[in-house]
Amino acid sequence: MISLSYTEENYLKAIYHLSYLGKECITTNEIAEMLNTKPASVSDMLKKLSQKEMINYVKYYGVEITDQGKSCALKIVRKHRLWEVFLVEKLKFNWDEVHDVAEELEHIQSNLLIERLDHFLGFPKYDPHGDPIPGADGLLREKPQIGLCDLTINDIGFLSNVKEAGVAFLQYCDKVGLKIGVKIKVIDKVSFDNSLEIEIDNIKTISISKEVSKNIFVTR
Amino acid sequence: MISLSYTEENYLKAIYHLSYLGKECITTNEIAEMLNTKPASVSDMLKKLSQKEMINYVKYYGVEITDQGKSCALKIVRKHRLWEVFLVEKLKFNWDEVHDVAEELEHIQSNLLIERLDHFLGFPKYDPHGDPIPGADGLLREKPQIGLCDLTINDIGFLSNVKEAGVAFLQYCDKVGLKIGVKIKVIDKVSFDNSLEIEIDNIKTISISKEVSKNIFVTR
DNA sequence: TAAAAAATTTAGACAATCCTAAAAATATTT
DNA sequence: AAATATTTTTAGGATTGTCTAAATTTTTTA
Ligand SMILES: [Mn+2]
Ligand SMILES: [Mn+2]
Ligand SMILES: [Mn+2]
Ligand SMILES: [Mn+2]
Repeated sequence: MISLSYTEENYLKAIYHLSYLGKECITTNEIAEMLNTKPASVSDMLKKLSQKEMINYVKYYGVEITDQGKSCALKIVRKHRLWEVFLVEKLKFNWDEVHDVAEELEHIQSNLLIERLDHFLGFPKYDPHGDPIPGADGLLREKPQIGLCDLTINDIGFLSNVKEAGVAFLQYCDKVGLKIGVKIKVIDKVSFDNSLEIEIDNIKTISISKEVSKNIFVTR
Repeated sequence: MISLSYTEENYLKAIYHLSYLGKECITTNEIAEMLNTKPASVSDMLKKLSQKEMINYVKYYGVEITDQGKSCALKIVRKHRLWEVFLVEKLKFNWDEVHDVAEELEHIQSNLLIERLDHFLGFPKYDPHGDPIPGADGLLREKPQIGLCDLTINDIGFLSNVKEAGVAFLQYCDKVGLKIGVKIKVIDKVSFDNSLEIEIDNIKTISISKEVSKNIFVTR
């Protein structure tokens, strides 16, 4: 088993997440931006991850994650999301408070720990933001979902996932009542700015911007 | 608040533990041995910890922990021991499996995390090895206890603390029935090798070496 | 108390990770 | 297609923490 340093794990996870949406090729600048670091540092790291066969790296062109790399990244994502569940379910953290702590906890090295944690939490399938938790087998099972911004008038869905982990966004969601599981009905769509008028749980109607709606996913 | 790196925290904690038994002055070699590193590396680190006023360091003489250093060390010890309780109580780790994982978990930076964990665990006072957990106020409350090796024939005590965290020792204790809380009666003391014959929970009688008895403490 | 031994520090290197500035390659304009 | 802009890499240096080997200081021994 090839071992990765704390920093290598963070880079690999970033590359995995950038790869996730089916992009064939990830660029140096994208990685630098995601990790708040400089492109020069990224170039250094890409050589190392390439040598460890976590990525295929072609100078000046870009980066592609390997199967081995994806498998390592998924283990880290598994740990991250299980810890997030722990923090919310057991320690009563709010969903906007968990990300930074999980960013550290995901690097703790112990298979026993993570499997016992999984058991203790009752083998959860999704994290507090609705993201799927990779299994111990290394597989990610996604549920079919659709962007709130892609619904049309009178469509109904149940909030299943938020795609933005920022504190500001999550606190905004809390404030207006957008939580995992709520029922959302599209009342109106303003073509001028693509904002939506939505009804939440048959109770209240609010207006949300396209910025917001494109980060929210629902199941139908 | 002065911040310490992961490595600085480990050094400071080692110095704290070496200081604990009232030693006025800790030596470079002792620290190196405890941390499995070389004296030269220790000398380097002592300069840094001294500059951060965690220790008083006199070249060629030795090291003394400052009040500030002790306070920082106690915060790390608090985290270490709370995580050990979590691993044993919630994740069903055996007491010989927790140390290395807690050694990593103790460095996670989040006050909210550790205070919520404390609450979640029901504000435990002792870790799985019977060591006292420093309070959020930074104070360590010890209970009076006595070394099993200092009991005399017919004395009775309740096992309250094991002073050795090694896997081999803890598994040995498990095997012979030495657990926190058991009642121990000294049946005989062999003056030749200072081994003890003890009765556990009025049920079984075993013989233990001085090596073992000096690592076991009881309350009377 | 002088020599030998042990403990400790310093000197010099190395690995990991980061940075800035300069160079090189690629992409976009005109 | 040449000039310009952007992206990416390399060069060189800083920081943290490690090590070995050599120098220095302290302690022990004879
Ligand atoms: Mn991380
Ligand atoms: Mn999440
Ligand atoms: Mn540690
Ligand atoms: Mn312990």
